[in-house]
Amino acid sequence: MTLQQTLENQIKTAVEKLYGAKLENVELQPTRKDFEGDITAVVFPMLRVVKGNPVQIGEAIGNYLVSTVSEIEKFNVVQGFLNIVLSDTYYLNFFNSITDFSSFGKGQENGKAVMVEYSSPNTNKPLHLGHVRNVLLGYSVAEIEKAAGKKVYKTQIINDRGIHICKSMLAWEKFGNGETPESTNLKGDKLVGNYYVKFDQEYKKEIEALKAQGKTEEEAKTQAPLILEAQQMLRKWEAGDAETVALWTKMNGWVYKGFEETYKSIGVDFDFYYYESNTYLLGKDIIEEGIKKNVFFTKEDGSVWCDLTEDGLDEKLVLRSDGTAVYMTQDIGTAVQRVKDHQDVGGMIYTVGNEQDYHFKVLFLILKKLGYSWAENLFHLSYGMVDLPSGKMKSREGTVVDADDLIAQMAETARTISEELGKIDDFSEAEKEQLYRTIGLGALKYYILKVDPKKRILFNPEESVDFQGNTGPFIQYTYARIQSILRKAGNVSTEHDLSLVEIQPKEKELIKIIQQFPDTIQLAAENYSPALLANYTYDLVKEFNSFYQNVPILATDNEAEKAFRVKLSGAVAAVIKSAFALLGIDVPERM
RNA sequence: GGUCGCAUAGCUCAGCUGGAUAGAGCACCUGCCUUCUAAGCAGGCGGUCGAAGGUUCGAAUCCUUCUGCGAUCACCA
Repeated sequence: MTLQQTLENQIKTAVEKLYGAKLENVELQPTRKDFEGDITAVVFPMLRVVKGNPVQIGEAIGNYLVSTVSEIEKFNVVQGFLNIVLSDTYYLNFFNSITDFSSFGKGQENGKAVMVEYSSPNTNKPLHLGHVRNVLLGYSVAEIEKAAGKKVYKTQIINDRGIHICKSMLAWEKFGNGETPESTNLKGDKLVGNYYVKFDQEYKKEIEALKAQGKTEEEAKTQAPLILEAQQMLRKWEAGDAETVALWTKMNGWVYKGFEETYKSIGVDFDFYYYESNTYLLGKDIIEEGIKKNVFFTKEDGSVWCDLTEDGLDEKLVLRSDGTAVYMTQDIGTAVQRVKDHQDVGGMIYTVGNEQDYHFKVLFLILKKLGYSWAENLFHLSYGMVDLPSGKMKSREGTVVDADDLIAQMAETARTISEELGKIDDFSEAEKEQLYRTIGLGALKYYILKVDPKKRILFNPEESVDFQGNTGPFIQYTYARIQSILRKAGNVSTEHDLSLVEIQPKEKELIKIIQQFPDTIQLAAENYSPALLANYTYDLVKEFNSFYQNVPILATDNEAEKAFRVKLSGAVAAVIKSAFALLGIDVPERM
């Protein structure tokens, strides 16, 4: 039983014994910094069942607790707040009971697996800052769910078919002169992306030309030769035309390779890949079954719909009148397929931008109507867009912040700062490069993950991401600083009886924060929120730095004290490392 | 127009199921490196929590209305 539970029970019995009243809930919270105490019980809610003066009630309960709960040293009552002071022994016992801080806080594996989908790019352009937010969020949530005790599969669905893919294929065919990633020394995704832009430029020229001939905007858009050719290409692709498929395979291969490089550079990975070219026909069978179950209905023109008006939504198309699949059909099929492929999956998390809130609301509703048990455990990890001061990022207009460029730029900033400080002059070039990448990525990832996923991010490329204050590098720095201490400490004897150490207020604070780590992981998992972990880590680090600057760790004559402080520092470092791993951020030994 | 989301210090953000005097960082101002890494620490300045009602002993937090910003409501994905 946790101390929290003990306190709740004891307070309930206290109220029953002293006042003969039954309490439903006990409201406990951490004591605010300005008051003496560790845990505070709020007396006000008790006034509903106990009539009287809150201060007197608090005093009475406090006295009862001191006599029954050995961990409580004393208490004070301010207004209606009963502030409970726990004994040093309680904290020391907790601290000494943890044998391995590197695995501390993680839950036992339980329940069915959950599949986390993220990234899901189009294969016609390189990854940009928007994808970076997606990938970081998805990866981190997957790691957090794992730490909270879930079996997790990481996956993505690659949008490798459709008219947009044909556009870059066509442009390459017409204007590419046989260029390859090798011949141009360009990453494959970059090369293909260039032709996607090229298509748009040429297409716009054709539209202008047609308009000059007196066509309307709408006519020009639909009659331009390039768009007609692209449509023709899509039909050929769907018909399985060998030449078209070969070109598609070749160019997609380039893109995949480029993506893999970027993922590797970001430090994320996947367990399973799904390709839209394999899944876009899925779902039709399910639609047939759904018609039989009266989940769907057919209109006169043969199109199939789901009536969601009773749920406050509209009718939703799930199959076109010509029998072809739409986005929704495919997503229904893919979901069902995933559970077929991996039978231990009992739920899914979709990391997709908030522009698709409606789509997922409908998708989940339809899957529930179809009666799948796992449909109860679907979650749309919806996040806000990343916009620039100039507005939305648009690939076709070249106003995107490229993922690779951004990462390189962050490492460059890390280099500049690092060289100024000159603390790692003895590093080899390779070690330096590695460190700059770690710090640069740390800054970027933390910057993105520390904010609530729902909020939209305004990214200003002119102002670089901070490296001071509430940032990744600040936390990495603290980790490196502790490692330095641990190296200097060498083998400080651990043979001291640490239960005899008198602990300082700042040490007590640190232990308190460490103690919250397991709960924080659970909370972050329940809320699908890496931000909670990021902010937790920041609190821990801030407290440690204050401790570090105000309490000597190695420079103390008391050997037991020294041993305790070294062990405490090591524990903080271990928790930082674990927490950052859940955010997908590495920590350096020196910086 | 319907629906969904967001609005907290000059800027970027915390604020858990309602609790004490709303917290950090950046920026600006003061101090602190011949002692464990100053990417740091200690402190100062800075707020009508978008507005108005309501519920409550108590509201940034819950409810209603309004304002502003964003998204969405395709036989596109």
